[in-house]
Amino acid sequence: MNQKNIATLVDVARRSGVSTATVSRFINTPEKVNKKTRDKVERAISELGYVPNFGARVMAAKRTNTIGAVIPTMENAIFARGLQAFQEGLHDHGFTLLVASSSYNPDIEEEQIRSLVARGADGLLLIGHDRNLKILEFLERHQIPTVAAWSLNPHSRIPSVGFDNLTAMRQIVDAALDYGHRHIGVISAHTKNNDRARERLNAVRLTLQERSVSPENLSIIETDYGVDEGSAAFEELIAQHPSLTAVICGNDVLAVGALKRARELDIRVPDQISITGFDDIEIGQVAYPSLSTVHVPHRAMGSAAAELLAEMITNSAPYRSVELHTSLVLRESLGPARTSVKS
Amino acid sequence: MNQKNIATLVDVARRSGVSTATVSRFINTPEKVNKKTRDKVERAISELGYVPNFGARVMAAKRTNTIGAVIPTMENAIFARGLQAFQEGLHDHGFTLLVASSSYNPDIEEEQIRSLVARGADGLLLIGHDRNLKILEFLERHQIPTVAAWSLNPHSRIPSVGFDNLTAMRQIVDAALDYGHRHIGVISAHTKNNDRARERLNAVRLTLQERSVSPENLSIIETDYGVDEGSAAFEELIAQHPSLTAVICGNDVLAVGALKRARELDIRVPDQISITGFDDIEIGQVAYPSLSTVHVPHRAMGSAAAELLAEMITNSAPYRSVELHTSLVLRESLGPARTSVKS
DNA sequence: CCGGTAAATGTAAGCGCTTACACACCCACA
DNA sequence: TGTGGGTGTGTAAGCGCTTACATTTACCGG
Repeated sequence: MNQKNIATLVDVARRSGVSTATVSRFINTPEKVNKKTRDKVERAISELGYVPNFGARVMAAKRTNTIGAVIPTMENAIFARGLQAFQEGLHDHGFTLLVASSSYNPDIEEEQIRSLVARGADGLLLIGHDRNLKILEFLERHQIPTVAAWSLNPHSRIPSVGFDNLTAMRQIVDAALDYGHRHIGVISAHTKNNDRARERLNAVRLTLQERSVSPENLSIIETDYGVDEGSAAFEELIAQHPSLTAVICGNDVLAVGALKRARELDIRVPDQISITGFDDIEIGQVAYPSLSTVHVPHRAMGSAAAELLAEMITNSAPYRSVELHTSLVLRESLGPARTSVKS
Repeated sequence: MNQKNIATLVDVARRSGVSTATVSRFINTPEKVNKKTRDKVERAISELGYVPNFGARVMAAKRTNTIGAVIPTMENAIFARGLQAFQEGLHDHGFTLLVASSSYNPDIEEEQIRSLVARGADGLLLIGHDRNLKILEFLERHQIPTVAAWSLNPHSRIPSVGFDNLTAMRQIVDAALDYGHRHIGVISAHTKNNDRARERLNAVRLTLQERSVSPENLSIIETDYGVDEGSAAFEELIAQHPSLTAVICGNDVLAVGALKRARELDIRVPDQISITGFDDIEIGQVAYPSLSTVHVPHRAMGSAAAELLAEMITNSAPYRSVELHTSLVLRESLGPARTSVKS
C-alpha cells in the first residue's frame, strides 16, 4: 500500500557518480570527503530530495542520537519547563528528544520505556525512582544510560538529577508551623508508585512529630492530579475537619484548586485558612491570592539532566548524581493561624 | 563502545528450534503459528529477554505505527490537553505518539518534521497552516498523511482539524462591544508564521470595522508567548493609551499576565478595565478575577485529529477536514465599559 | 490408499545504510 | 627513480528483521 518512491543512498551515489560509501561519508563525516566530490554529492542530494532512512541508519550504525523521556503527564506545566530545558541542553549535544507520557501508570510507563528502547534511544530520562525491578534490569541489560529526575535517591541503581523532596517539603511545613498552624490538612497526590508524593507526605508527618504536634491534628487526603481534584479534596477536608487552619498541598495544581474552591466557598485565604503548594509553576503566581510554595529549579534540573546524560552516553561516565536545591517562595496564601475556619 | 550483547531473532529461532520466519510470525501474526510452536518460541523469548529491534523492523516492514506531532511549545497547557486526547485516540488505533517542539521557529519545525519522517512516522500532526511550500512538498513526496490542527483552512493542501479562529475571536470582540467598549487594546502573539494569531487579530479589526468603531480606537501590541510578556504588554498598552477600557488578548496565557499586572497596578478588573483571553485553559479559571475567554474544544480536537489521521493512514482516505466550534465563556474579567482607566 | 487442499513451517532475498579493508593516487624526500 | 605516507575513494559484508515463495505435513473424501 505504501508504494513510496523515495530516493535512497544508492540513487544519490549513482546520480553523483560516486560510491555509496562516499555518499555515506559525505553525510556523516563530510571533512573526509574531497571538496569537489562534496559538491557533486550535495547537488545530487538536493536534486533528489534525499533523506536518509533512519531505520537503516540505526541498524547499521547502532546509534540514534535520540534521547527518550517518559513523563507522568503532559497535561500540566509541572514537567513542561524542565523538559524544555532538557531538550535545549540535549540539542546542544546533538541529540533529539522524544517524549512519551505514562498517565502515572507504571504499566504504561514500562511499555513506553520498552518502546523508546526498541526505537534505539541512546539514553532515557525518567521521573522519580519508583519502578519495578524488572524494567531496571531490562535497562541494564540493554545498557541504556538512564537518569531519574525530580527526585533524589542515592540507593537507586539509576543516578538522580533532582532535589530531596523530604527536605524541600519540610521547608514549607516549618514555615506553616512557625505561623502558628497546629491543625493541618494535606492534599497529596497518590503516593502509590510516586516517591515524590510519598516523601513530601512523609515530610509533613516527620516535621509535625519533631515539633510535637499530635498526629491527630493531621488530616490527609490523597487524590488524582488536577485543579478540580484539588478543589474537591479541599472541600471534603474542611467539611470533615473544620478546625483546620492550614492546608498543605503536594503540588501547585492541587493547591490552586483548593484556592479556587476556598474563594467559591467564601473562605478567605489566608485570613481563615492558609494554603500552600509545591513546584512554583506559573499558575501559582497568577492565582489569587498568590500561592506560597516551594520553588523547584525546573530549568536547572532539565539542563543538568541533559548534561549528565550526554556525559554518560559519550564517555560512559561513572554513576554520578546531581543534587539541586529548592527554596521557599512566600507569597500571599500562607499567613498566621486563626482559631477555626468558621469565623 | 556499545558492546551490547542482545538477543536477536536468530538467537530466538535457534533456541526454540524453529526458523526465523516462524519467530517473526509469532511476533506479528501469532494466530498463524501452531500452539505448540508458539509455546516454544514464547519460552525462548522470555528466557533470552528478547526485544525486537525497531530499526530493523521498520526497515523490513516499512511501517512504524508511530505518529509524530510537532507543536510550537510544551511550556504551557495550550496544546497539552489536546495532545493528550490525541495520544489516547491514537493508542486505540495501535499507534504510538512522538512529540517534538519547535519553539515557534519555522526552521526548527522543519527540522523536526524531517527528523520525524526519517524516523518513519506513519503520519504527522502539525499546528496551523503557516509553513513553507518546500516542506509541504517534502511531505507529499514522502506520502506522509498529515493533518493540521488548531486552525481551519480549506485552501491548504493539508486537511484541518480545528476551528475558525476568525469567527471564534469575533464572538468575544462582539461581546466586548456589546458591553460598550469602544477603546480597545489587543495583546497578540506574534503574527508572523502564526495563522491563528493573525486570524484572531484580523477578527478584532474586522469586527470593529463592521460596527463602525474607528481604527484609531484600536491599539495593538504583539509579543512573545508567556505570562510575563502579557504583563509587560499590558503595562505598556495602558501607559500609552490610558483611554482603553478593554484589552483583548490572543490567548489565555497573555491574558492572565495582563490580569496579574492589573492587580499589581491596582487597576480593578473589570471595573476599570476589562480583559479577555482565548483558549479556555485552566489558568484562566483560577486566575482572579476569573477570565472571560473563548472556549476551544481541545479534547474533541485531539480525538478528531487522531481519528482522521488513523483513517488516512489505514484507508488512505481522501482529503477531509473536521470543523469544530468554539463558544464564549463569560466569567468575571469582562464587564461594562467605564470612561477611562484612571478613575 | 490416493490425490487434493489447507495449514504450518522453512528458505532466502532483500530493506538502506555504515564501515573495515583494499586500493589508487599524489607528494615529499632521499 | 624509488619509497613511505597521506588522502580520497571503492568494494562488499553485514546490521536484524519481514515476507514471497517453496516445501512439508496433516487431514479429507472417495
